[in-house]
Amino acid sequence: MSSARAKCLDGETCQVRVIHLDRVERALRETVSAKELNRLSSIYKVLGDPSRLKIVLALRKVEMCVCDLAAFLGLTESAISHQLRRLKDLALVKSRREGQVIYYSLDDEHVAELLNIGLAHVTE
Amino acid sequence: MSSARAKCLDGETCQVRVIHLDRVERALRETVSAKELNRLSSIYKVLGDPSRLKIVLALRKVEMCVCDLAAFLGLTESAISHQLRRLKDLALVKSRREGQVIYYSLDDEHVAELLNIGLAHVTE
DNA sequence: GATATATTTGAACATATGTTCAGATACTCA
DNA sequence: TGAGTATCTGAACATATGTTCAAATATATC
Repeated sequence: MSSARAKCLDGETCQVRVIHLDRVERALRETVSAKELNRLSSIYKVLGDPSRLKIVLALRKVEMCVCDLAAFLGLTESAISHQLRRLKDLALVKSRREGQVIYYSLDDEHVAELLNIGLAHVTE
Repeated sequence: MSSARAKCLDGETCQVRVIHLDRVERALRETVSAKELNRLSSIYKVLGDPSRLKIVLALRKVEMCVCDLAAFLGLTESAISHQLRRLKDLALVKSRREGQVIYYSLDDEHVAELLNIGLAHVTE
C-alpha cells in the first residue's frame, strides 16, 4: 500500500510514483489497442459537438439534405457540409444522391443505439 | 421538391433556402431541449479525449488513485487530476477517500454501458 | 503542532477546433 | 453543350482545449 518506483511504459527506468503497482500493471495488460482507443475517442468526440449532435439526432428520424440541415440548425450550408464530412469519415452517417440532392442519414443501427443510450442517460 | 423560402427559427422572415420544409419543421418540432442537447454533447465530448477515455476504460475494471492513473497513462498527476475533475463534474466518475488516498471509479452502470456499446461498435 | 504525502489549483502555453467567406466541383435538365 | 443548382473545398479567424509547471490544500502520522 506504500509508494513504490515503477518502470515506465517504454521499459526504461524512471521516477514514477505508484501506490498500487498491481492495479497499474493489470490496467496495462487489459488496455484496449491504441487503434481501437483512438477510433472510439474519435467517435465520441465527433458526437461531442452540439451542432453535429443536433445533426445526427435529426437524422435519426428522417433523412435530410445539406440545406435542410442548414435551415434546421441556423448555420451556413458550408458549415453543415464540413460537419457532415467528419460524420461520414467516421461512418456515423451515409449519403445517397437523388437527382441534384444528396440525402444524409445515419449509417447503421449502432449509431442510433449509441445516441439512444446517451439520450436515456440524460433524460431520465 | 423545389426550393422554398422559410421562416427563421426566431420567427422573423429571412432568406433561407430549404428543399424539404416539412422535414425541417418536423425536426424542429421533435428536437430535444437545449439543456439536454448540451448535457449529452458534454458527455460525449468528455469521452472524446483519448486520455480521459483511457481513464474511464481503466476505471471500468478497478478503482485507482491519481498517481496510479498517472503511471498508467504516462502523464503528470496534475494532468490526471484536471481530467478527473471534468469527469466528476459530469457525474461520469465518483471518488471516495481512504486515508491519504482518494480512489476513483465509474459513477454508475450507465457510464459502463455507454462505454461498452462504443467498444462493441469499434471492436466488432 | 509539525512533517510528510496525495491531491488540487491556477496561470500559461501550444495546439486543435468550428465557423465563415469566396470560390471550385459535380450533377441535372433543357 | 451550357446554364442552373446543390454541395464541397481550402484558407483564415477567433475561440476552446490539454498539458505542464509551480505553488496551494488537505489529510494522516509522528
